[in-house]
Amino acid sequence: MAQDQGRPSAGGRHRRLYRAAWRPQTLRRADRGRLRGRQIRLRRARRRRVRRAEPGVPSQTHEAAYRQDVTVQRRATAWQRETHLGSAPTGRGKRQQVARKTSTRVARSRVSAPSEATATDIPDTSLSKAAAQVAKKLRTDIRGATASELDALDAIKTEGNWEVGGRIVHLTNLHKLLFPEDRYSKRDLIRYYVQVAPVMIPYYKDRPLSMNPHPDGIHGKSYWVKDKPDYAPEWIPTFRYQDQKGLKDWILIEEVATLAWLANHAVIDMHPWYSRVDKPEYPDWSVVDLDPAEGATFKDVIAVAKVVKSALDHLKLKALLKTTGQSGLHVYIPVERRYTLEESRGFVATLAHMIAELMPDKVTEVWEVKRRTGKIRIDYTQNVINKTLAGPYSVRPALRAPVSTPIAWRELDDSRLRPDKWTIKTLGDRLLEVGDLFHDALTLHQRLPAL
DNA sequence: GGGGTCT
DNA sequence: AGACCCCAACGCTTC
DNA sequence: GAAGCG
Ligand SMILES: [Mn+2]
Ligand SMILES: [Mn+2]
Repeated sequence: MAQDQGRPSAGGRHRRLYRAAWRPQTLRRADRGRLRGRQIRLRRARRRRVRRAEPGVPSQTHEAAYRQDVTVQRRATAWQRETHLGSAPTGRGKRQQVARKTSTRVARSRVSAPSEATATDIPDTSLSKAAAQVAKKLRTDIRGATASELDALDAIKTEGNWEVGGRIVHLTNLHKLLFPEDRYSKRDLIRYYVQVAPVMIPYYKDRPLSMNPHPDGIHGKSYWVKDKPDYAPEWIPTFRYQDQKGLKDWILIEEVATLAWLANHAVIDMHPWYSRVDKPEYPDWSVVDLDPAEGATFKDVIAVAKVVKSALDHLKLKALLKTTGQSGLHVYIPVERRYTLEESRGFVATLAHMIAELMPDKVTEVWEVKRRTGKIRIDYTQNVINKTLAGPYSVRPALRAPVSTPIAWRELDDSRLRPDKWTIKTLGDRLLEVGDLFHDALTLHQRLPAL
């Protein structure tokens, strides 16, 4: 809700690194004229490359390093060259490391081996049972909280150490109502995440996480965190990456205990990157973010989503659909990791533009929120490094504690569909009914056709 | 959640 | 000791 | 360069 953005930023340091322009090449002449007018111009950025510390060996910290992208013709200013070499503009110690510093491996100790999730360990809730079913079908060994662990969670008064998945997580303020109208506490949020973990984690594994804590609940101020805080447990693995400001260690969700720590930290929604740590500039998801403006109805969103679907059908692209828990819908196109984020964004931009021309009464390409009234924006600008959407099975900071829930395309015809149809209370039954409808997001590797 | 400062 | 304040992002788009 | 946006 209220976001702590708009903080004064350090003046001239944010100058563009971007020069070379990319344009869709095969547009009709009329479209080209319009595109010029709309300034849909996509820039090829200078990119930072990353390598794993030791290929094939899971490491605590992955190392990102700048590398000159010699394929891009550009004139660099002195300032840009300086920035490229990583002169860190900030004062904190970690930020001053040179980008090419070698990575460190930290032993990840467990207090005990996580127990095998045997049938008797699985809590007798629809969510835990459904998650276990799905995980079994997927043959993943990611497990959720056991029955005894959930009992122990309920036994903690308001603060205490909780052993889950072989880790100790210090939980605090468990009674704090993050969703006051629904009377859902932080304990309820934790209980959801540690149960859905086996279904959810495959979509977050190896994807750097942006966090948006809501310490005062859904009506309070939230703030963004990308760098793993110093007070976070050492056993939470991270991915080290250099952005324009400096080196940061992004949290990676690999196990149930990390979800417990995040939820305790009032991180309500989880925002994973569209790319994975071993190839961070090459996303495996292109996302189409349908954002209704004030005055647009969910029916309108559905109508636009159907057109997106038929466009993708014509292009022979399979895509996955999910509710956002707020008012729009998210479409994920699983792609082969051969396109840069610029190319991914360019594809979605062109798609958005074509659909906007097809249904100008429903779709707007306007940037300013105030001028979008009554229409849907197909937000292609999401396809950027470091920019994220709430991922599948993420809770959203809204009334009822809605969950971003995968749905089948044909469910768009169900008049009972609502953007907040599934919540932390009902997702278990939903999963028991339909299973995990987002599977293909991890297994398909499609090529994007030229538009 | 943590650090600093003021009362 | 407690009250209070501040901080914890970033990259593209548009004017 | 600065404000808008997510
Ligand atoms: Mn959206
Ligand atoms: Mn959006």
